[in-house]
Amino acid sequence: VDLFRNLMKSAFVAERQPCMPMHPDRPLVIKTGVQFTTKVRLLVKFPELNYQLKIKFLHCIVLCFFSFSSRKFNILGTNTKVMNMEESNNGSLSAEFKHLVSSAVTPASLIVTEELHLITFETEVYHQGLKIDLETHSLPVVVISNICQMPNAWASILWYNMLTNHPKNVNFFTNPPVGTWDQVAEVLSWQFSSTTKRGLTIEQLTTLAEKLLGPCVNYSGCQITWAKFCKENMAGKGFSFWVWLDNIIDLVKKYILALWNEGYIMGFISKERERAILSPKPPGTFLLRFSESSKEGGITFTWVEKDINGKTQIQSVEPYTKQQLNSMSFAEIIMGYKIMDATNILVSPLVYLYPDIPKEEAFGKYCRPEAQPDTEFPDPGCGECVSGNIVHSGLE
Amino acid sequence: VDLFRNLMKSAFVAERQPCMPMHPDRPLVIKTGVQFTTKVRLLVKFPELNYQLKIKFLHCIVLCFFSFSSRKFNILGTNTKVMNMEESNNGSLSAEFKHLVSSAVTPASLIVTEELHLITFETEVYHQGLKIDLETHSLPVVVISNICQMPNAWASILWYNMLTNHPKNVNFFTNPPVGTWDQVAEVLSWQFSSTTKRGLTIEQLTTLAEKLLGPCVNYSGCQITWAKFCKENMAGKGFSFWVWLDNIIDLVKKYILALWNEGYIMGFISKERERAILSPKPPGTFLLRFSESSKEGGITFTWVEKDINGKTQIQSVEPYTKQQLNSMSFAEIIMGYKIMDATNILVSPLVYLYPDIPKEEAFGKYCRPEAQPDTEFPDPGCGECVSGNIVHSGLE
DNA sequence: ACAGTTTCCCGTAAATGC
DNA sequence: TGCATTTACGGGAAACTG
Repeated sequence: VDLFRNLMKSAFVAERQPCMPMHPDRPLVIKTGVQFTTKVRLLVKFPELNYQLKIKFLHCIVLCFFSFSSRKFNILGTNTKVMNMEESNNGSLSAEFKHLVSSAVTPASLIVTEELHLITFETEVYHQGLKIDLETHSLPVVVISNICQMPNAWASILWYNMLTNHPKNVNFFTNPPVGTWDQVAEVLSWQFSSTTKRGLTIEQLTTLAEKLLGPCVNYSGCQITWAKFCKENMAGKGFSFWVWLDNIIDLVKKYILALWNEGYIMGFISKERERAILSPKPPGTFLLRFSESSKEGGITFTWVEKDINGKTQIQSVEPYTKQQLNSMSFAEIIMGYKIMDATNILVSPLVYLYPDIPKEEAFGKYCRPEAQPDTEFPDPGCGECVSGNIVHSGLE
Repeated sequence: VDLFRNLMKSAFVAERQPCMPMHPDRPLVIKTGVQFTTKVRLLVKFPELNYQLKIKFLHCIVLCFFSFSSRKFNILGTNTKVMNMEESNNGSLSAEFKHLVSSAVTPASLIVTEELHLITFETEVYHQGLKIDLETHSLPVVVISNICQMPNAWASILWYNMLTNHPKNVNFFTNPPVGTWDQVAEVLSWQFSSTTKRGLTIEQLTTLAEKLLGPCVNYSGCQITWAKFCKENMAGKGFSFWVWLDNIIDLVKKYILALWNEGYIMGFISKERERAILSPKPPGTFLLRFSESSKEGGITFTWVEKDINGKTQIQSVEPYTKQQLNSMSFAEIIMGYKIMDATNILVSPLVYLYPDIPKEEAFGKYCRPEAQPDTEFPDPGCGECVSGNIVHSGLE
């Protein structure tokens, strides 16, 4: 009987991490007023019990509530669910909750994105006259009230799951442990590989390691504190390492996903290394790099050119922001970018994507065909390159 | 006694039009899930009654509910209010309601932006053993569920109040009356003058009249149907006159308010008249005009130039959209706009704002000072004019 | 005063209803 | 099926609150 009880207890698990459907890549972060889904399951392994359990569980009730930590939450919508059989699995049950509404009760001791909460599920099983109370819970979740808290909330989830297997250590952030660079590197690369077709290369990771830890021969084994990762501003900057990186991840996903997937974006490269690899290249060779100074995520290109004296120069353009990429794609910006050369002629300084891919080959397919102005007047030159908008003769 | 009763009845009025605080310019339109405020007042004129009424009314209760028409609404939050004295007035009472939540009950016979609803207020007055029931109501309101319904909802409010003084004709739109151009013109000009520092000129109104009514010598007295104003698409366009105009009003308020207030935007002018007034002007003379083809509101400029043969040409640029004006102000676009001339030199075709205001004088003060790139390399020409972004030497 | 946090609500997109 | 209407929720801004 005790064996059975223990078997059942270990079989009642919160299967999926609670998740907002619009943020499948960022489970365990929940926003007040936004729907989320969560699920518990009974993993029954004895075929001979199946039918019996099926019957019994048809009307079992699972209660779900928020508890722990310094706040209390109300759930709008039902917080009890009848366990239903899943066709594909033994005794699986799902409970879907909508409209979590937070009711802040006690002041928190930690900042809100470091407060961890558990969603607890309870049920009762009756078997051969025996009543068994079962309880299980989700991994710790972070509850936010505005999406602008998502980056820090997600950082908390990453740090927790990177450094502990403990299922319910809600006080983790009262004294968060350090991580090694090897652990952090894996997590950072995963942030890209899980949402795009490409993770981070060794070169990219080394650039990031240098940002976090300063110059060093071998970063393996170096320790990174939670504060360094997410809480302290970077030297001379008004934002933390993670906030900077997360805005770049957002930029990549929303504006330059195709180029990133192709591997056209070197992205993370120090200015020194950039100069070193570009200098020996022919003029017109360029690479794409993320802005280091913009909190909001920006991308720029850097190219080689020869000045009037024939000396090699490395040039770059002021980074493009999400705002600018809203009205023109980055591929189109690259293809259309022109500067005035020494003889006052407009030329494109971008010819070969590093190491030697012709610009048209790499970016041509990501440009819309040029708009054909409905004109009765000859096109007055490359007006569209200059203004972004096409000139035509009074027809609008 | 009957005199007193009638006096009281006429003194109990819904003073202000219900309004969403974020839309003070558009009262009588209410969005589900968005707070609105509304107020009733007792206009008591007898000084000798004041004190008595003060006492009596301190605990009067005003009930507020939605009714009429084909729907029913619930109010989240209290729908009863104790009448409180206002210091500055006799017996004034305010009731503030939050979070109107619509519960669609019966299917509507009209489209939602033409359904008119009344907010009804009730109270009871006891005076010298006499009980008097008082009732009053707001003007008809339109209830919307998404802000994208605001233009049509506001058009309904305008048409109703332009054409009737009836306080509660909720069936107005089952057979909406026609308006005259004179009435419509006044309302249209008021849409600008009430939210900016400038209404519409006779010339601008005449252009609008022509859009609504076609070419005509004198529009005064011409009739405009509700359908023409707001329901039918304009000839060859996928949107109604009002939707087009309301998007322009929005463009003006959010993106080019200062230029509008200065009177720099001619805005509404036919292509024929534009050609007629620009042709005799020196090359480089330009004017600013709203897009006629864009539903979302766009603005363009048209200028005079001489072609290679010395013939006068009228040119214009593809209209700028709100999207584009997000990343650069229109004044900056005008100041920075350049095209390639016949000899392959970049020049600005914009010199004098019609009739003869130098461009710099009109728009210079609305441009941010040019960003100073942190450069150690000479500026490679007017790179910033070409790309919008500034070139510098690898410093980012 | 002020910084962390929540609320408000537009505007786009998706879902729903009819 | 297509169109009208509502719901969902990110994101910027304002309001709140200790």
